[in-house]
Amino acid sequence: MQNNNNRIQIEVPEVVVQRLPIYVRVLSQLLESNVEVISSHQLGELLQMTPAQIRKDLSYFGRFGKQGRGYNIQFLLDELRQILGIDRAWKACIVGLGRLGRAIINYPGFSPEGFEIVAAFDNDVSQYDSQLGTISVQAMEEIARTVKAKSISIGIVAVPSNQAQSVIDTLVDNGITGILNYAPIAPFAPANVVMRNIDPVLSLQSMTFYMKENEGTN
Amino acid sequence: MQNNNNRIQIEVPEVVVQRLPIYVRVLSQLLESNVEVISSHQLGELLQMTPAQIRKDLSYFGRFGKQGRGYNIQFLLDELRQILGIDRAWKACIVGLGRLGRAIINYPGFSPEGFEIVAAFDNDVSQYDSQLGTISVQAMEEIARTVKAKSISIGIVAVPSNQAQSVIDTLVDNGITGILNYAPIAPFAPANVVMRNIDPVLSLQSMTFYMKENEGTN
DNA sequence: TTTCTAAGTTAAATGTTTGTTAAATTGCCA
DNA sequence: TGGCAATTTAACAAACATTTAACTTAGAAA
Repeated sequence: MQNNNNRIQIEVPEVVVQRLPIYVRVLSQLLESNVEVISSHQLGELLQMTPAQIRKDLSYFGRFGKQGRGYNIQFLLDELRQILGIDRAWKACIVGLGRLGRAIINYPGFSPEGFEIVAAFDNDVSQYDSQLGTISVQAMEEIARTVKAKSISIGIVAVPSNQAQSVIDTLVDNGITGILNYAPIAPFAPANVVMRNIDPVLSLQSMTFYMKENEGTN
Repeated sequence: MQNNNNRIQIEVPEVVVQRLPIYVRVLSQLLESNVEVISSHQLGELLQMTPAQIRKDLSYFGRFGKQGRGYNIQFLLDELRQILGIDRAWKACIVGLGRLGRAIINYPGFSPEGFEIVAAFDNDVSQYDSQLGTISVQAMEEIARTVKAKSISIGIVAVPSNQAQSVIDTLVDNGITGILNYAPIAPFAPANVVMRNIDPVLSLQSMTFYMKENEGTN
């Protein structure tokens, strides 16, 4: 029963997709250190995972290695970047310019990776300079127009919890298909929208589950 | 073959542990809205997951519901908080007081959940006020002493990537057993240390995988 | 060549989610 | 009040997904 002809691409598990960016990051570092080739075994060592998993993950997308030798890092990187869609720039807007929002705008890690924040929205425009860095701050009502005009596809949500869902709805209504949500809520979005939550409190709360046992080992 | 006597607690899957804080959050909100009882079905509706999963997750830890009725929210909340170890306060320190570090210190979401940042460290103490909010900024060399003196168990890492691993090592050497890492690296820590990474770029990079297909649906 | 290494692939083991059944609780109606 | 129907958990079982291990084959080096 032979890979049903043509058009059926075997579904890639979401966990696998989430590991690809980690591979990209480590491979980039290796490349900067002038390493040219790496084996699944060495990579597994670096990332604390089994070589089998790395090979399996990559095999969902093609054959990138050379048997007896390993993976050419530059080649694998190019392929992975293309697979992930990070071989080009993505435009994002941010909603909410409180402390958190401003910290996000100023975070220098996005643009080197091709994620550019090109618009910023807030309820209370007067509160801030109309200019924040190189980005102008606009009223929420401008979302529809600006998202279209600048063909923005990613929305970053940094408003208070009680406003977050309605902001998400607005973004979705205006054609945003990816949302990075920093509000501590369980957000809802239609299935064709990709949601990612950044929520340090949840991380801490699942952390302490494992810590409480070792307590008293003073 | 009967649950091997006494001391073997059935291992709880990590995914399950990571979902518990989400339950806690939603249940808290419901309680504030004066809802007293909820069924797995209703809760599943709210969280976009199957009732079966919720019941299974909870059943790892005990019997919290009443058949024919559902879960008493206050009771379930108390139990979950205890299970997660968030029924008490946890002390954390932060290392790195650049833009990101200062944003984290000022983030108002931690302390209501019982996570208190009680110390802050940076290489360049002179750069900042010796006082940052209510916390005094100390030199890195003080980590050992302060962590012990204040019995801090969680470390938050907000230093540049190239320093992150060595900071993590230092924290671990001084008895920190939980690390919330904001540096975009693949960090290493011994198995008895719980690591959580906050890395919005990784989130975005796995997001675009799903977005690149729908492009051109202008 | 021959030997060795390491990817790619298949299969087994493990882990996770979902569906099903039985038992418990509640509320309603006679 | 008593009994019946509806609801819902808990437990068990089955289906599904993911990870790991084992095997096969290609390529590199000697």
